[in-house]
Amino acid sequence: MVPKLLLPAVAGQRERTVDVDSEVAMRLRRAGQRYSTGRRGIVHALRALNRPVTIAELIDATPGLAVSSAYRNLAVLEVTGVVHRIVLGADDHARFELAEVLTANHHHHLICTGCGAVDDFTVPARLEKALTDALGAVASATGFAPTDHRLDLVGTCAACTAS
Amino acid sequence: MVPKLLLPAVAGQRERTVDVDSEVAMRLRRAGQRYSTGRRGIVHALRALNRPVTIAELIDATPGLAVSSAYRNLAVLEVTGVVHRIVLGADDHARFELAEVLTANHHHHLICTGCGAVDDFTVPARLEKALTDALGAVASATGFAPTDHRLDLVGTCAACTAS
DNA sequence: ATTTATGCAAATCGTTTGCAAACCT
DNA sequence: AGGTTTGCAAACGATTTGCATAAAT
Repeated sequence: MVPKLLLPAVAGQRERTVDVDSEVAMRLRRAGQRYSTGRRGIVHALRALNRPVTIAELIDATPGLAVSSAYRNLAVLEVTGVVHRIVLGADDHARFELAEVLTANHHHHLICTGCGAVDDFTVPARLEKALTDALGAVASATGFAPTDHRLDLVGTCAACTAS
Repeated sequence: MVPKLLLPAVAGQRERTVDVDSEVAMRLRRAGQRYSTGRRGIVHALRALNRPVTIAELIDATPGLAVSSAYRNLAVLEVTGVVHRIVLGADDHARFELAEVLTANHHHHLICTGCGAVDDFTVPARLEKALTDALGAVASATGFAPTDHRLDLVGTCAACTAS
């Protein structure tokens, strides 16, 4: 089997942007939900920001988005598999990004303990596979059924190291 | 520049329980803090529970621990490197456990999306090393200075799979 | 004796919810 | 029309803080 092509986190997303909307629409429709203007705004904002953002960041990157709608819609988008919620860093605050099924971009996170910023990175396919295998072994040994794994790097980003 | 070394994988965990108290006392003293009865209670509870617990769990596992003291002391214990805060799962809620420097036990987490339970596991030393190396490479390429990594498995635990 | 930690109750702040209006199909 | 989504403001809850007392050195 040919390993999925490895792309830098930023580039992996570009070629599918065209059909993201219809993919989202489909997923929502399947769940009896509508792809309303507000939801479209959220999805577009997430795509533009292209990194895990907090709800606060999302709200002021999305003109006219009410707080309650942000929460409600992110919840809907989460259960329909459109966005992915990640909870990172000591600064707590959940962050959201488009789900990997939409970006075709399996990645991990760099978490800066200095400023709380979160960025994406990828690891070599070989290691990714070794990880998956090892985790599968752990899982089957314990009766745990994995749906996903998370690999994050915690430390200080270049900017915070400088200061 | 060579990236800072990450923690090596270590298997044994039980042998250091005896001097945990003095180790904690030392770390607190170094920070100008006291190892009070309340803090001792928290550390002992964490050691007894031996898994990442929420503040609520900790409070009712520790008789006479006031809510505010729990928060304040966990904050102190966190910055002094005695406990480690982890934020996992969609159920949010931070969890705390004794820091790895005290348990000599580098491990990862199994997170059940069904019941929110969190458990520990370890991966083979070889994989742990491969991970560390790969992450070091990623880090030095981006100017990120890693202090730690996190590898978690997300899925459904045996109990939740059954139901 | 002086400094630090504790408990309680009040204040905070992110998140959730009730409800009426706007929206979509 | 019939059901869904939205915005506002009120409600909620976990976390934090002020302050007077208790404990530690």
